[in-house]
Amino acid sequence: MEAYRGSLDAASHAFRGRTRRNATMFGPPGHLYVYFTYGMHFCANVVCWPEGEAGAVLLRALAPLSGLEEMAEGRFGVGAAARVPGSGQVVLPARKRETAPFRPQDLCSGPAKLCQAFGLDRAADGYDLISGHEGVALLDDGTAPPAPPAVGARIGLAAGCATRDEPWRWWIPGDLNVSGPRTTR
DNA sequence: CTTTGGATCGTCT
DNA sequence: GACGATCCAAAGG
Repeated sequence: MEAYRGSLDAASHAFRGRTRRNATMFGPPGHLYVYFTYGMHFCANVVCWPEGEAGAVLLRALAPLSGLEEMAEGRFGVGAAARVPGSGQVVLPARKRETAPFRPQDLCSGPAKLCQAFGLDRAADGYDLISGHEGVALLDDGTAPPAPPAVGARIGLAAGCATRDEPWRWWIPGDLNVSGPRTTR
């Protein structure tokens, strides 16, 4: 995950103030900020700072624990669930990545991948993750956080971005689902 | 293994 | 009108 620090952070969508796109980030914490990028991808954040301050955390990766068949469908299309081990007949797909062996770490190992796996798009922008009323909730399953977590610079920021090298990215050391470099550098 | 380019369009300048 | 909090596959070494 990566922290984006609103008006204090040149890399944040909220750096230059409120717009139609980033409005959710200026709202109350505990909501989902989903944005569209590169003409084809969605990425999801959890709003963290108080209303009006636009701090959020980008979800760069997740560990798929259940619902792997549904995630495979979201990622690779109808029929892909058959590739999940234990689900039955293997289909013969057109795309190369569908001919490769199924790997759970291909489902959520990236900010746009996890949105695809979870079916999150612009309709999910603003979801209340605390109430879960829209069908997506943020819960504590009791798993302890890594001690210590790995820390490093964020991914994909433009050269010349003032906050480019700030160590605001955290991940679980050694986890196969982590997207981007898995070593601190 | 690393590098490169294409896809594709909403958003903000 | 330029570019992006990306992903994938093909080409190159």
